Amino acid sequence: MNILERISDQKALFSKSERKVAEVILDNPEAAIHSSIATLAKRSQVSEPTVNRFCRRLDTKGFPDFKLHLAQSLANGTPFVNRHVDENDTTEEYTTKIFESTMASLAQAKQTLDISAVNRVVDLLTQAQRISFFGLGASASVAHDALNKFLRFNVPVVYFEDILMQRMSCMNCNEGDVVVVISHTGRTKYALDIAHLARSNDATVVGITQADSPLANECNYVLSLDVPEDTDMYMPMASRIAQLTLIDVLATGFTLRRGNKFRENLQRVKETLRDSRIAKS
Amino acid sequence: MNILERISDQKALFSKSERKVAEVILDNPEAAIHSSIATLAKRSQVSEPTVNRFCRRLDTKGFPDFKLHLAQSLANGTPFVNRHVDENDTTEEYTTKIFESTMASLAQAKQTLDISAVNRVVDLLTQAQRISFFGLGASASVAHDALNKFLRFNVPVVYFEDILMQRMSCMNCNEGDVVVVISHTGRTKYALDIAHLARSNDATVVGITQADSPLANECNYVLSLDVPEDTDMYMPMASRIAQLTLIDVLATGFTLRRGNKFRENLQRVKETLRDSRIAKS
DNA sequence: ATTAAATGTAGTAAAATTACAACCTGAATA
DNA sequence: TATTCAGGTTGTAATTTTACTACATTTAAT
Repeated sequence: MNILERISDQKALFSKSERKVAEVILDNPEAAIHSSIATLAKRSQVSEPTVNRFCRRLDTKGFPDFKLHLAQSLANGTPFVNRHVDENDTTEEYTTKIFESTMASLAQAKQTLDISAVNRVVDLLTQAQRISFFGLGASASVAHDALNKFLRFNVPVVYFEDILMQRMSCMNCNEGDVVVVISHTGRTKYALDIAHLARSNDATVVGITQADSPLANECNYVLSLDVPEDTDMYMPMASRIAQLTLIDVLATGFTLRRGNKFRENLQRVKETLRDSRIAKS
Repeated sequence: MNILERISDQKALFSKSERKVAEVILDNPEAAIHSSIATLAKRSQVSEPTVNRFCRRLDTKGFPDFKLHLAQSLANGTPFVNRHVDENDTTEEYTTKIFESTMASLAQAKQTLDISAVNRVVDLLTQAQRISFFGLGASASVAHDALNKFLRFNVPVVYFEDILMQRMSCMNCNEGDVVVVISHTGRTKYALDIAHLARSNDATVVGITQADSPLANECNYVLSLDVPEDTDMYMPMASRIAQLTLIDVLATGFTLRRGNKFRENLQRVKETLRDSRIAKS
């Protein structure tokens, strides 16, 4: 976690002198990383050991280590904080906030992603006779995207927007079918129905959803993405980006598992598209 | 610029001993930032002043300053080894690479995004009589997602997958119509057709595409996203995520521009969805 | 063989850390 | 109310670690 945030969070827990140090650092963190412990102590009007103790309280090894952490917090694009969009934000501000909180979500999603589950699902997909992607609402476009990716592979892929078509498709499942159900909350009734239906028809069901949700319990395999709360808007944003990135990971795993020859195939698919493009001058 | 990249770029310019230092650092940068100059010298089999000179050659003030720069390079979201997935990567490795290069792309996209263009487009959208989103192939799911977002607003929104339907829709455009055409390359013939058709029917055309591409030249407004080359796979990945994030930005801008009352409306849309969900226990 | 660049040695200066002493602060007791 | 004692907090001074500088030596290039 970002050390600057930690400093301002824990400010209440610091002692009086330590708080002085915190103020000075928060006031101008950029200057702090270029100061020695002596100058920082002087600026904070405390002794050097106090600064040192301040660093230790933040679980760093000492002053130099603290500076490293601080430098990382200040690194380009790293204020990576999930900040909420405010009503009075300028265009610049809300753009920055959205991009940064999206990045923060990806970072968190990656950390909490269960790699061995990914591995198992990739295994499953490579062995599937047919792969279906279903999602509703905001997750529909994720499923749509997955279709676009997996269509390039030599596997039958299914995707429907229409809930009735989805149901019909699930009725026709067999062993060897893999059905991927996407739902951020894991509480959408229709999505649950689909998952249940697919399972009763011997398909293997993979859920891209929240851990421990009703949908998760209905699936054979679950890939869960822990993402910080979505930004203040009333629609899913970051969570969906994380899902899409997960789709990228699955597609990549798929091609890697299939080996070299298979990738030549992909190259050909890409070349097919060339005819529909205007050549570069 | 990222100091790690600089090191590997300038490796040729270094002297023999300095190159040894470079190797050791590149081999394990994480370890380097936690080493003293002495241990790093020993590991590189050179003397301490050599390490110091190495740091100076990279325009840093000395070893501690160099470590700060290095730490920033390693900070969250500023990946170094990003980009290319390797054939022999483990699941853990390619997952990390994909997530990290996606984040890097977002960071870059954000930096190169023209905020005032965003601002103008948001203006445009808020005043539109009707908004259409069109994209083909990988960009179709982006358009699909945009539909999902803008449907929540009280504006007529149009989205078709079918190219003929897209054309027909464009034929029916009037002044006050805004058509958003999404294409990563900006060279897809169909997408150009659509843009042209829409313009000839008095619609205002916004392109989410590469700057200076044929599509960009066809549009009234262009939102371009500079994204580093896509990962080694033969399909668009990071570029599409950047586009989606841009859609988020536009949607957010839209709601902010519409003010408070409008957001209560969004709240109601969200509540409508509640009935289709299973309550939390 | 000469010169310039590269590298290392040893000493110096600076920075950070430690151990310890002085100082508050507040609770318990006279 | 004053006193004292424990707890934590802060500062001083000494110590250790770290980085840097000046200069000597080596290496390479002409």
